[in-house]
Amino acid sequence: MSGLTEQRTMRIGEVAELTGLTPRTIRYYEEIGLLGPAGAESEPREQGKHRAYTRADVERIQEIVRLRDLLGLSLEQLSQLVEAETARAEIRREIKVTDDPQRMRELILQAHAHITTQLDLVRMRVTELAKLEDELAERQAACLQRLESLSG
Amino acid sequence: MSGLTEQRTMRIGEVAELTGLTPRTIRYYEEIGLLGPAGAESEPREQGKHRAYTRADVERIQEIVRLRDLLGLSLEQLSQLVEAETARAEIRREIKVTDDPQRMRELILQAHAHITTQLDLVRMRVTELAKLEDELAERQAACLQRLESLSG
DNA sequence: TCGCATCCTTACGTAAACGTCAGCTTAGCA
DNA sequence: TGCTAAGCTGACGTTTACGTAAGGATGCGA
Repeated sequence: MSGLTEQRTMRIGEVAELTGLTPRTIRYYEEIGLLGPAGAESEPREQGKHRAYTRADVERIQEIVRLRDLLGLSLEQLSQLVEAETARAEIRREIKVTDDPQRMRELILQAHAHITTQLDLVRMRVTELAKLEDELAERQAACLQRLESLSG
Repeated sequence: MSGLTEQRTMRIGEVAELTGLTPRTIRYYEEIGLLGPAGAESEPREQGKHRAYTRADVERIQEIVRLRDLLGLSLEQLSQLVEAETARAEIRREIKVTDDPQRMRELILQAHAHITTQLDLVRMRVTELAKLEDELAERQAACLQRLESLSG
């Protein structure tokens, strides 16, 4: 093989430690299609053989976990949301093989749309949380106010 | 009774509509102690009788739902978190009866602590989400960048 | 006081998101 | 080439957060 992109691959246990998930959870996410057949790169793993993950795979998983924890979505909703990542991975792969600028345009536009969707969702959350933060801060201030008027 | 604070009380169905929950969910939240014996005010409802809620109860429920939706906590974690609200309700009740300033101080300090806990949690979330937002925005910009360099 | 919509309790059902166990296979190393 | 830790594939178990259905009680208007 061309030794340039020689990726060290990890097995599921190591990935579990790096991501804070359990092996079972990782397999489950793959099972429901949230993660795509482990090692989206290379040939599609033969039955019974160990899963092999690259650093890129790990980062992808970490991204997904992050979205899972920060937005309160079901794994199914999350699946839809992370089509974006899938699309972006797709792009990175195709970018290396295609040189059709029209096709490139298409792929990039898709990725852009998906990212926009995610961004909208995140921004909504931030807005709502910020509002909540304000209200809580207000109440907190009110508490102090009352304390002063007591000891005053 | 003194007619001044004559509260109109609602039954569970109406509360459900107002909060977007189902009656079952409201009963469930009470069952696990997230909501306290419906109608925390007045006498503790006799077995089999209808639950009665005040506007204050409804607001409290709405607050809890909001926290549930915005932070991604389990109902048990949420229970712990909303001790604050419980404490504050407790305060409002006691404030009307006690005139011991020392006791007042105590109650207010408790409420303040609980609110602080909530606030910390919310702020952490906001921070993380804001970071995510930045990264997504960056990626989005990168997409546009590539588009330009294609058509350029 | 009667009627009936709404509520009550009890209990079993369920979907999502994994945990756990069994029996077997793979793969890195001595 | 043999050993063993780690992984694999079912398959069933579990917890959380409610849904649903049964059978009876409540309570408000006519």
